[in-house]
Amino acid sequence: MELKKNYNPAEVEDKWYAYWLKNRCFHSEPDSREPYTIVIPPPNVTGILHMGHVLNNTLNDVLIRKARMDGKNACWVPGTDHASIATENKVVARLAERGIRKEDLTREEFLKYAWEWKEEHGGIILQQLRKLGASCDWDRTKFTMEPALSDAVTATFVYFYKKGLIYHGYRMVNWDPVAHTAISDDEVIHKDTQSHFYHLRYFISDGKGNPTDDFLVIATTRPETIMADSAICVNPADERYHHLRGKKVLIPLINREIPVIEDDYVEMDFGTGCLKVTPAHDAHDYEIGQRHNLPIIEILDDDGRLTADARILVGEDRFVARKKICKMLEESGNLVKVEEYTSPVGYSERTDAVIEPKLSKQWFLKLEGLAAEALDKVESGRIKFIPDKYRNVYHHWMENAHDWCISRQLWWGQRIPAWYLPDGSFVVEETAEKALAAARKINPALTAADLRQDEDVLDTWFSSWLWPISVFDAKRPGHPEHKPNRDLGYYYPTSDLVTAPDIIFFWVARMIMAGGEFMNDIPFSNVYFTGIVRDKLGRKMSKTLGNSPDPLVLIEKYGADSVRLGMLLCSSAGNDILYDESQVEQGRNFCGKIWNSWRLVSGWRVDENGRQPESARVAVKWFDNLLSRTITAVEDHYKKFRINDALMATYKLFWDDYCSWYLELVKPTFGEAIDGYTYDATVGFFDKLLKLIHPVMPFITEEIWHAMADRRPGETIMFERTPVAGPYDEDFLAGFEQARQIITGVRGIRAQKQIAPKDPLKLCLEGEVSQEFYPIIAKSAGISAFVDAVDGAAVSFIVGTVKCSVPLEGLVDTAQERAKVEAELEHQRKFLAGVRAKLANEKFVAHAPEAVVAVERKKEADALARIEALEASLKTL
RNA sequence: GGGAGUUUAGCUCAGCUGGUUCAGAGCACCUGCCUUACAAGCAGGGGGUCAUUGGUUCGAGUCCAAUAAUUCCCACCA
Repeated sequence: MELKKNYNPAEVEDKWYAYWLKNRCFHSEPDSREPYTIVIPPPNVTGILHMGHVLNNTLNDVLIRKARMDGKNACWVPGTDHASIATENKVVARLAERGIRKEDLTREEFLKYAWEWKEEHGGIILQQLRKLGASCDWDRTKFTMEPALSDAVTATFVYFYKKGLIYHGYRMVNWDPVAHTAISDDEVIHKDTQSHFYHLRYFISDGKGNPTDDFLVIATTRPETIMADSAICVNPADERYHHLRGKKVLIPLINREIPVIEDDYVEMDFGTGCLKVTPAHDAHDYEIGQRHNLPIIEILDDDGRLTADARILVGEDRFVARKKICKMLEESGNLVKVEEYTSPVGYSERTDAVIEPKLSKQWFLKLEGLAAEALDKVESGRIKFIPDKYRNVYHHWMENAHDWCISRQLWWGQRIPAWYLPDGSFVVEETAEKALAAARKINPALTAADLRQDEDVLDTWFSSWLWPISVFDAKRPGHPEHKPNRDLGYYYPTSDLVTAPDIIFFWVARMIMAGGEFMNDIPFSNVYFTGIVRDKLGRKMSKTLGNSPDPLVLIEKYGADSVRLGMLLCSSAGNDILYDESQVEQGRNFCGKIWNSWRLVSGWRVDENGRQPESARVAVKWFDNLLSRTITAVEDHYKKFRINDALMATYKLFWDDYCSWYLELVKPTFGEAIDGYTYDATVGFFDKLLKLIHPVMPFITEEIWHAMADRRPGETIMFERTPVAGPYDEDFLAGFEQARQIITGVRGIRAQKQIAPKDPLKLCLEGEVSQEFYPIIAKSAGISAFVDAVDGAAVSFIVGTVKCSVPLEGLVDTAQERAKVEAELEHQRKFLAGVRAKLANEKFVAHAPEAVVAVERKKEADALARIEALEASLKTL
């Protein structure tokens, strides 16, 4: 089939994707083959494709296509994540555009809007993945909030609650007094803010609530919270305050008595060494309060105004109160001094209001046991991290894992399955019916109307951590006694996970925990961490900077194959990727190269009975060997997840070796036909090369593979087998390499217009190149004279068909040659001494693995042989 | 402040147990070519004290220590 002059990816890509879908090429069912499974890191349901997705999904697709061609039953499960915070924010923003406020809606009304939005925009990203060529099994598409998966989440909550691992407790949240909502840590921006450091005098109590003359001084930036103080804390090692042990002090202005306590948290040389403890309004103070059983006194309301519990300045805004209380403290003589002070203060990303730490009731999952087990899975090597350095990060975090706060003050998500009884107690059950039944055991008079379900929803990660299980069998999580269905039994554990390192704790660690708890097995064997995609200047891709290209525009412009190649070219595992459009251009250029090389080969006239030229025979032999060697290397690279090394090896094999050398060597002279044997070999090589390239560039390889021969309907290169490496001859390949250098050398001499007739001969002599390669040197360099034999002082060579002989002298510069040999000899002797020293080391021989010692012995023998040869050649010079 | 990395050619990175894969790759650059597959190409070429300083060793990009620069994670200090 004749190819068009130019490759047009747009025409080809849609055609083949539709073809693959039509023939259900991506679909997988359990069978007798070995499974290779990947679950997609589910993108946000309302997300749109960005460069990070392109990188991640290209890598996933390369792995899955490679596995498919290796004959495995490859299954890539796609899906989306409900992403509660992000999606809810988007829905809220969209409603705001229409003039609707979330506060004015009921939960049901809001969720109706949210689902509408999801139906409209959810799945856009999955459509975009198709453009990229992702070979996902679309029949298996899942959504983390679809009924079955939501039930799994609820069941999991109930399971852990009944196991005693989930508890209801307090936690400091970041309260935004303007937006009237708690916001996540990520939404808090710390800014260095100019403020004051107030030194306040607290008098020691005489024990009856009256001040003595003695006092201590504390330093604070928030004097308006002194009314919420529960204690004064000093470091136990601080001798300055030992005399205050067991004493009480009086809060200025309100004269409430509070104890002096000791805790290591306090740093002696910061401030005065005395810390006022305000458990209700500072996260650290809360922890100290917990340790020392201090009362929690809240004096700020949801607007950030002082409450009646403050006893003074009631109703004042916290910042107004700060100014006023300073004046009052000054008047009462409690204000010692005020210093200028700059400290980081948290601001809300949304409203820019200063964040108020606020206590609120939340649900927690105890991680201690789960984390220890999950840590062991990685430490023991059952799960491998690529690159390995992330094991350290993982280790450090898992050792210090805090309990996981799993409740979120949102509506979009799985609602917490806890029902409160009128008396304030609660029951945890999978459904309202079961909850009522459980509640009636406590109080038989209760009706459904008496129960009130918890308003909060669960953290998105509380559903994501079940993903590798629930996509196959949603009944299993929460019910470890449930017998796995056929899919789960066959596909779990999955093979590899490709994801970004920033969610190693949020997601990767937790999937390992869930896997251990519900499957008693690892969720995947290997985790490949990609880097973060940055722009050319090393900046993170972001919407606000506008430095993130739209992948779809890139695909439109260059084709998906080019975008995929461009992305992979610069991505070694774990390193950040500095994206530049020139890499995609390189991908496009490679497409052009593949295309044109097939145009060349397919255009040849074949003479089945033609005689194969010697140069072609050698070229075929060479490329056959080289192909085997490269396939071996590529397989090794894939095994080690060195995807871009595998890619680069293939890229160079095709461009540098196949196109620039092989095709030039076998190319028939203009107007002549190619012999059948060489032609078949050439097409055979092309076929294998296409299969090697296919996992990276699926579309162009499919197109050309179909152009190469008449294929049966539904046939695809996707299901062809990865070419297998045969044995190869290193010496032969090395010989060819020498010949190649000679040719390059000759070309170099010509390029510099220093045409010296004897140079090629000299190069042949020096390179000790085998006669086998003379034909290719002749073809490539256009030299028709070759060394035939070296005999003492003369060299005989062949020019055309005539043999002649010239004296060696003049061809070789003896003195220079001698110096070279001597230098080499010295190097070899030194090397030999080193190797022998190593071998003489008893410890080395005793402890090193046998293979390593063998390598050293071989080095010794080789060096000896070389020295001998060099000494011999020195004599002849 | 605590922890973990990184530093090799103009750029992005390889370099596995210290030596015979020992200074590499791709891109960029320079020179010459519109040669009948491809100028998105072909042919040739230049370029690095392997961050600095010490140490271990017969031998150090490779191992150790310190310094400097830089990135990420955690905490952000009353």
